Amino acid sequence: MNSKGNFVKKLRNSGLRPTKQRIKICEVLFKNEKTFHFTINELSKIIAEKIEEKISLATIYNTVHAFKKKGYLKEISINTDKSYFDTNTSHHHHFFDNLTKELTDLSNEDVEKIQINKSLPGKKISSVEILVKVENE
Amino acid sequence: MNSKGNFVKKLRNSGLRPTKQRIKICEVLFKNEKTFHFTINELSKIIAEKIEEKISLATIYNTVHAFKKKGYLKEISINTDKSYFDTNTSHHHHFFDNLTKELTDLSNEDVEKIQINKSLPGKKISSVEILVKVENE
DNA sequence: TTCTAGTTTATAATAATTCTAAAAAAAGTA
DNA sequence: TACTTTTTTTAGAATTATTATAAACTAGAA
Repeated sequence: MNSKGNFVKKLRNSGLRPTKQRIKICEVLFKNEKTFHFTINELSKIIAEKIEEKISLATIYNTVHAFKKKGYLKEISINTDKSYFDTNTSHHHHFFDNLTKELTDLSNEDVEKIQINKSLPGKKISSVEILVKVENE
Repeated sequence: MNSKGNFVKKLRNSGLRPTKQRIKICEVLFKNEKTFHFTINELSKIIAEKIEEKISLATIYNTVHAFKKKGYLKEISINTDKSYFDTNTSHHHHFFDNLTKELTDLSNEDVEKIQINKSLPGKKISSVEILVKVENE
């Protein structure tokens, strides 16, 4: 279980000043061990509900991007209308239900090794990401 | 080689009135057999250059979305900042170079069969899309 | 030719995100 | 502690991409 003190350390270690706002956002994002997906809009609603003092939208944007840069969050592009962030930063894949817009993790272990028989001249692969679109049976 | 007449037929067959604007956009998108990727912004620039009479931006949006709905175009979500469309509507995958923002097709045949050992209750897979991110060697 | 539904257009509206500049807070220093 | 510097936060403005609106136009049918 992550506590305030650990977040302060985490922030300081990555060169981010542990401000009140950043610590609060850490608590919302990283307190429970379960990872989850969110949009900026959803996050700002959660923060508005959970926290006594409001955090400005600009700060939420700044912080999410700072956390992404530091590798504490991953951005996922599923469809154009919504941009999701993921607190699970390990390499993994996703299921996406276009109807419900629901996003579910698909762990690396649940996918057989992917063999790609083509390469681009002068380029090497940095990651292989799978998006499995699902619909109702 | 696709000609104007074919586009008129194509449009009519799918219940879209073959208007001057739609035919012009067809010509830009489907005239040459090579498929390609574009953003709305790029498309509107191409149209502005190639065509004597201007087509309003709203019409370009409408038309691209109509074509997508009819299956003549596919939308690809690679990253948040740009939304790409693809004139290659067959099932295939992509390479993406985050540095140059270059998008390259990866055909289905160049990927070994993907085995996913997890399923979501009540859902079935409708598609499996791979995004291979590349960087300079 | 006339009529009608579908389409295009300019413009306004909306939404998401970034920018800006001033105020506030954190860290460093004496 | 008090002072200084640097970073961060903030509200609101600016920007950008996209969608909505309503009037003018057009393709196709009668």
